[in-house]
Amino acid sequence: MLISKLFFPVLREVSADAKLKSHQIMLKAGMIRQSAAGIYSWLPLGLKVLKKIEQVVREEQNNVGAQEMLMPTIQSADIWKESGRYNDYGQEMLRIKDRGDRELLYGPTNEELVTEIFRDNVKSYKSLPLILYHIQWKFRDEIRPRFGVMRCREFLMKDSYSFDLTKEDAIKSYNKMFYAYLRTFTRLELKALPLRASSGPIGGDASHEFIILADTGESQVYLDKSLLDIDVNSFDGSEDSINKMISAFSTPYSATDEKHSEKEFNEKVSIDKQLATKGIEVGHIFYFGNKYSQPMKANVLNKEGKNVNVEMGSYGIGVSRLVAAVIEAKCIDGVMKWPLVISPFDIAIIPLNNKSDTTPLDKARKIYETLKNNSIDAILDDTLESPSSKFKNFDLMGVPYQIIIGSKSNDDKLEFKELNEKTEMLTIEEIIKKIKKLKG
RNA sequence: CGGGGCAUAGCGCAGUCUGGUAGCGCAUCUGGUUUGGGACCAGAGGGUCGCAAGUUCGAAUCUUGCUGCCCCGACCA
Repeated sequence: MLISKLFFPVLREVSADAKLKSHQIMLKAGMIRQSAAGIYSWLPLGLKVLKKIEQVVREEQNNVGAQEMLMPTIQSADIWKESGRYNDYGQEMLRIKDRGDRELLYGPTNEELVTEIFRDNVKSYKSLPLILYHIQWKFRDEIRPRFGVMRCREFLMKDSYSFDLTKEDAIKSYNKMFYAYLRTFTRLELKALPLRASSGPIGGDASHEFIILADTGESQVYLDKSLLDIDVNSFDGSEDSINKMISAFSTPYSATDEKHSEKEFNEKVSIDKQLATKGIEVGHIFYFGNKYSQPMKANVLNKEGKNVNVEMGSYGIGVSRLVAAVIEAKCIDGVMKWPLVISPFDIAIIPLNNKSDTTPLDKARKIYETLKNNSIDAILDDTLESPSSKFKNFDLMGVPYQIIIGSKSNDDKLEFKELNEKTEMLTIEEIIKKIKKLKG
């Protein structure tokens, strides 16, 4: 992509209303624009990152055997009356009537709908276990949306639903999701912390929230630093390994503000291992048994030929929130550096040319073609802006690697820079090799 | 929902108290000089001052109503 062709409306100044670092960066870098309170349009750069995060989430869901589907944003009120949540959900649910005066709603979550689909189509224990998920826009009419896409009304969420015959099996499904979640966040280069949580309005009796650590997060968390050293990649997807992982994450002390006990913290964790920091909730998993299957009659026949309610769980990840969360975690001193897997581009080519000397740009175009032929997605700054202006824009865009074509680059070696690191002189072949390796 | 604030050019703001027909910075366009961390000079375009009614010779400015947005509190991916 050429920067002169990219719809990349940079803002130098943003309203004092944008308090959060991620909110400011997303506005400045032309990733999003607000269209109403808590409702945003995603511009090309923002959408590219959003889609890439979505893809990582998808791959990790598929990896544990969850199957993707897509349920609508608009749902009938009927099934919500069946589950009893039509009244419980209150003002947060956006209610709509169609021309026939039928009651509809913009889905804040999908337990009812997926349960309906399940009960109409699955009748035997032989079809279990089953995990279905979709990645869809949700709407929750928050009383006070704020902080950009961090807490908005319309948001993109990955939600999975598990169906099992027994509680024991349901916990296995729950554990698979636990594993998939930690892998997902690790691939996004985030330190995620699973915390035992109260399950709130979705209801049930086992639940964890996943908090990613960022200085500017909203929730206060207390933890044993040893949790940060656990290598997620040292576990595989086998039942045994997953159980080990869960116990590795469950044993050391960790708690959010509400559940924190200073006394217990001091007893269990030595002073040098104690860490009090901030976090952002990006995922939440629940096991809730037959909370929905019972009122909605989602039954299967078991081996004995008896009709039994299925055991269910639901598992959410705030995909659009993750975009902001990654920025909160990865943006340092106004310089954003995306993890390569979700960066809008793999590498930026920055020629420092001017009107009277376009040789750097000519050279950059050749490099751009070479990278393109090697399946590396580069962004080339083909404008005549001053160098400082170019660098500032790229600090916002956050592409992690740069090739700078200026006085330092020669015919052979190119000035290669990883953001927030020292530059090094590499040949184009070395750069291609390096990026390919990093991309995996 | 309770309490408070704001709405003026694409963006950020001043002007409102004390009424006289709108201004600054950035961005945009033209020309020229610049070019390793948000350059400079000269010129140009761009605004029904959120909407509606009222007061007045005259309203961005005063009054009333409405709408939108934001901030502080309880909820949430």
